[in-house]
Amino acid sequence: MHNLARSQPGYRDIAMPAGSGEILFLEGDPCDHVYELRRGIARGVNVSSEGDRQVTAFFFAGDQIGLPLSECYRFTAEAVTDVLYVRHSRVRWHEALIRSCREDGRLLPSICAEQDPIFRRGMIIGRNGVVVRVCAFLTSIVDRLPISADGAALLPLPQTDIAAYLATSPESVCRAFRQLREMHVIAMPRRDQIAITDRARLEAIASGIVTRLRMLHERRPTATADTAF
Amino acid sequence: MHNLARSQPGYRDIAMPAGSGEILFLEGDPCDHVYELRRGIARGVNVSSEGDRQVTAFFFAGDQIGLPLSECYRFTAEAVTDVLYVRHSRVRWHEALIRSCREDGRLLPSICAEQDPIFRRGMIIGRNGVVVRVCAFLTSIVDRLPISADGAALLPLPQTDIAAYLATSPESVCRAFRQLREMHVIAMPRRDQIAITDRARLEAIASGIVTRLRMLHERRPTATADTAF
DNA sequence: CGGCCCATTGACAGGCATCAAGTCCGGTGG
DNA sequence: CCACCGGACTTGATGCCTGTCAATGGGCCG
Repeated sequence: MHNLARSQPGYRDIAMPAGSGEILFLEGDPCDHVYELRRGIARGVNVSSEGDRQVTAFFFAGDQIGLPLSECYRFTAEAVTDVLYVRHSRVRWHEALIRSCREDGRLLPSICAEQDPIFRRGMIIGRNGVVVRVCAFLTSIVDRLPISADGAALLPLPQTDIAAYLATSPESVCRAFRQLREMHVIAMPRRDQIAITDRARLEAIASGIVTRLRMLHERRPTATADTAF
Repeated sequence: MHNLARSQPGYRDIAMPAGSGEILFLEGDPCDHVYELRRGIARGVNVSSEGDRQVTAFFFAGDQIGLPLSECYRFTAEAVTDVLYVRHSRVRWHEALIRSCREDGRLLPSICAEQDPIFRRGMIIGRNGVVVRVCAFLTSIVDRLPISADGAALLPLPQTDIAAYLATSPESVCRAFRQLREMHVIAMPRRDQIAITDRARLEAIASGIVTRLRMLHERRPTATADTAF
C-alpha cells in the first residue's frame, strides 16, 4: 500500500498499528514483505498438523521478522501487545541487504537477529526443569523489556504464551513463577506484569548453578543464608 | 560453490577427510571458513555454561555449515560418521553469495539450509512424549539417510547423540526404539543401524495422530486394523 | 583375550501434565 | 457508577512419564 511512498529516499516511515492478537503474516504465505517491529512485542507461532500450538520466538522493537530466507514464511507472526510496525518490500529490503553486504563485508545483522531467538529457544527448552527454563527464558529477554517507573523490568506476556514458548503447560509456568516469587527473584505487581528483582539469582538458576531443584524449596528466609550465594 | 573451487587452484574438489568425533570448528571461533559437507554426517553441538551438552542439529552431505551469520560460530561442528568436507574461504563464499543474490533475486538457499535443521529441532523437542519426539526426528531426517542394500533407510547415529538432540536421556531413547521395534515400525539389524520399515505409521505417530501413548502398547497385530489408516 | 564404550534392562522416585474447581481482573452494558 | 461476564490466572489432587542410578550384555579394537 504505502510501498510507493517508501521508495522515495528520505521519506519518513509511517508505522502501522496492530492490536493485541492481530496477525502480521501467516505461516506458509509467500515472503513478500519484511516486517520491522517499531514498538511492542510480537510472537512467532507454529501450529502442528493436528493443532498443538508452539510459540517459537518472541520479537521486540527493532527486530526485523519475516525475512525471505525461503519462499514462504516459516511461522505466523502475531502481535502480543499492541505494536507498531513498518512493512518493507521484499525486493527493496533485498537491495539494501546486498548493499550492506558489499560495504560491511558481512551479512546484514538482521538475518542473525531473526534466527537467534529461534536458536536460543532450542537451547532453553532443551534443558529439563520448568523453573530452569523459565529463568533461562527471562534471562534471555530481560534486556529487551520495557522498564517500569520503579526501575524493574516489566514482562507484558500472557502465561499461556510463555507456556507455549517453553513447551510446558500454563499451570507449570504459574507454579514456577510462584516459586520465583517466594524466592524474591521476581515480583508481580500486576497480573500481566513481571518485574525481575534479583537478576543475579535469576541467572544463577538459569545457568544451572543450583544443581538440585530441591534446594529451591528449602529456601531459608534468613538474610545471611540468602545472600550467602 | 563451483566458482569457488575454480578460483582456488589446488583445492579444487579435493575434499578433506575427518574421522568420527573429529571437530570441524569450535563454537565461538571466528567464522573464517564455510564448511561444505560432501559425505557423511556431522552434528552441531552446544555446551551450556555448566557442562550439559546439546546436539542442536545434524548435517548431511550437501549441507553448508558454519555460515558467517554472525562474527563467530554459534555451535561446534563435529563429525558423527567419517566425513568428507570442503572448506571455503569466508570472503570468497561471501562474494558468491552476493553474486547469487543479485542474479537469483533471493538469498542463497544454503542460508536457509543451515537454519532449517535448527528450526526443526525446536519444533520437535517442543512436543512432549519421547516416542513422539523420536518419530518426529526420524521423519525429519529419513529422506537424507543412506539406503541399505535391502532398501531400508539406515541411521548411523549413536543413541547418545539422538538423546542429546531430543533433549532426553539415552535410556529413554533406547526404550522408545524398543517400543517402535515391537510395533514393527523400525528394525535394527545392527547396533548402529536403524531401518524404517513402516514409514506411514512412523509419520502417524510423529504427527500426533495417535492421541494417547497408551494406544501404542495396545497394539493390534490385526492386519485390517493396522492398514485402516 | 581383555578392556572399554555403548546399548540395554530393571527399579524407583520425582516432576510435571492433566483435570477440575475456584479466584481475580478488565471490559461491557445497563 | 455499578453489576455482570468472560477469560486468564491460581491452586489442589492425582497418575503417568521419564530422569536417574545401577547392573548387565555386547561389540569393537588394541
